[in-house]
Amino acid sequence: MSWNKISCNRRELQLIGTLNGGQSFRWTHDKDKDEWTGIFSKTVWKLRQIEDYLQYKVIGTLPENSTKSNKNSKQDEKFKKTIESYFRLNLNLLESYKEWSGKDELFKSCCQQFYGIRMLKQEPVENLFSFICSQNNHISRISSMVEKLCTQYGEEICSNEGVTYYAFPTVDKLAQPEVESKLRELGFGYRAKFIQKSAAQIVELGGAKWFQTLQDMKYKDARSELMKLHGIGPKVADCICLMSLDHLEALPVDTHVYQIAAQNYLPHLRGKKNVTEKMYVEIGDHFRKLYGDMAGWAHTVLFCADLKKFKQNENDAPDVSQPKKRKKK
DNA sequence: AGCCTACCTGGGTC
DNA sequence: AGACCCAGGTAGG
Repeated sequence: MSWNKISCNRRELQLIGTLNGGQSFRWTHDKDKDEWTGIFSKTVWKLRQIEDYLQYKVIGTLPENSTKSNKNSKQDEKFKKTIESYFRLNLNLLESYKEWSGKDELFKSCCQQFYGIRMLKQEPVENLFSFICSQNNHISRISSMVEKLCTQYGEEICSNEGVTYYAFPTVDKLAQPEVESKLRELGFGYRAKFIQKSAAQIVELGGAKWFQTLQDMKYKDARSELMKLHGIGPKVADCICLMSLDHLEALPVDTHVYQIAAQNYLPHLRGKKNVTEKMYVEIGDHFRKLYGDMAGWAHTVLFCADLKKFKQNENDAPDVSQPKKRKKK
């Protein structure tokens, strides 16, 4: 399949900050070609940005995504809708940035450099199990664990240029009792039990359909439902609410966000060893009061800024604030 | 309710 | 080299 394009400039969407900012762990960046490869919706995608377009290409997909008729245009339209939904392209990000800048000086000061950070609309199952893996862990190891889940239990989608791609496993697969010991073997540590147990609980609650009911609930209710699962606490529950259940006011408070809050907004919280439940609520409420009903999205922009302070050269976004200058080689 | 602490693993630091 | 520390936390006390 060839490249398709969607009109979308870099201030509306910055791929590196969005795909490599700790939201999803399934995207890889080919720096030479400046192309991204990733999997969602049981489909393998390549993405790139050329001028004011987001371009996408389908590398492979499962039959259930394919229409039986020969009308390829219908299928093309479906893929396009899938991309638009994943990046929430119906939302005008420049307007949101402007709004958040007006409400907060810190946001204003870093939003020029960290433009185009979008909250992905992820699939709840992948999101949930990825973030169980994330607890007390490094991004590099989280990524490799998510990959292991897929190769071990996911359905094969296709092979391309010598690489085989797998969909994220279903809840049923992860609920099998032997999963825990297998994952232990694969180096998941204590998360192995959380994964199997949560999966079994979700199956009990109705499987993938259960997530729809969570999306229809109010944020706080969805959050407390999620926290009934073994291995899901306040932080991961908020990640799921924010990233895959459309509760954009959810605001995961982790070590980074705590640091940001203590340094810039709530000085009395400085120097604490760990974030207590009380502090968690205080920090979340502070940002919700500051930014409003999409506080979680705004906070993600700050989170990206904080992440990148530590690995400046690796993942720097292209500077679009100035006319383009090519580096001499 | 609020505060410990143990927990798997791997990469970094000194 | 080897002992520490830390990483997008959580359960159980």
